[in-house]
Amino acid sequence: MEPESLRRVYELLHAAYGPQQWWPGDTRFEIMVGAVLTQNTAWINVERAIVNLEASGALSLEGVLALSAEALAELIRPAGYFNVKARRLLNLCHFIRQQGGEQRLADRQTDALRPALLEVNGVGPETADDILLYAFERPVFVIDAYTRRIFSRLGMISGDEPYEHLRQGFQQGLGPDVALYNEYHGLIVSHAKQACAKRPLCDDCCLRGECGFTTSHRISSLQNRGK
DNA sequence: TACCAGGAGAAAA
DNA sequence: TTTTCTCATGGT
Repeated sequence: MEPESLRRVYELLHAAYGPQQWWPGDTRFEIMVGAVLTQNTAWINVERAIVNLEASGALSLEGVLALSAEALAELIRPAGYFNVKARRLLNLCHFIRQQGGEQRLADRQTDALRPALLEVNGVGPETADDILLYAFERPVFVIDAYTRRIFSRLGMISGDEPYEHLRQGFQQGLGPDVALYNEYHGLIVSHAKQACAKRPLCDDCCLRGECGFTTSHRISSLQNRGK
């Protein structure tokens, strides 16, 4: 990944959408919960699930661990895949407790923490990196479906590269910078959603350019908005 | 009614 | 080793 291109795209997105101040989550624990619940799911539905957890007093490590998988599944139902996600969330909470709590995790180096998170059943690369970047403020770039689609349409990647290949590419191109990664990912999500308000990322109109999402057209549009 | 969304893991080929 | 299938609600 060319550092100049990565910076250029960032500057255009930032000019168009402004500062993101992104990840919706008030506590480190809430961010970790959100990272699991948002798997293949729109954030609006994750918020409903988090509201349910909070309303029932379960939005804490011990609160979740006090619930059965069935009870937890019922609370997180709006986020979809609730049976699967209930097990994954419990796995993550058991892991946090086994490791001695959030602070003990925070004390660990990223090189040790990332593989440990990936050992948890239900925590894959994207979920682990969401947690590392947003909950533990580590310089780890998150590669999600939006990132693949936007940068492949920009012609900067093919889109089917392995996760690690892309993560390393972005990180080497941008240099280690937590605030930049945080903001960049937020901008990518904003752009993906706002570029086509009717149906985010729909191939039909986006590929035809009807929503202004396609590459050169979109970039020039961003440039104009940024002026 | 049909389609899709900010993944991950297990099963099948 | 790679590909396919499964999990599920809610909005358009």
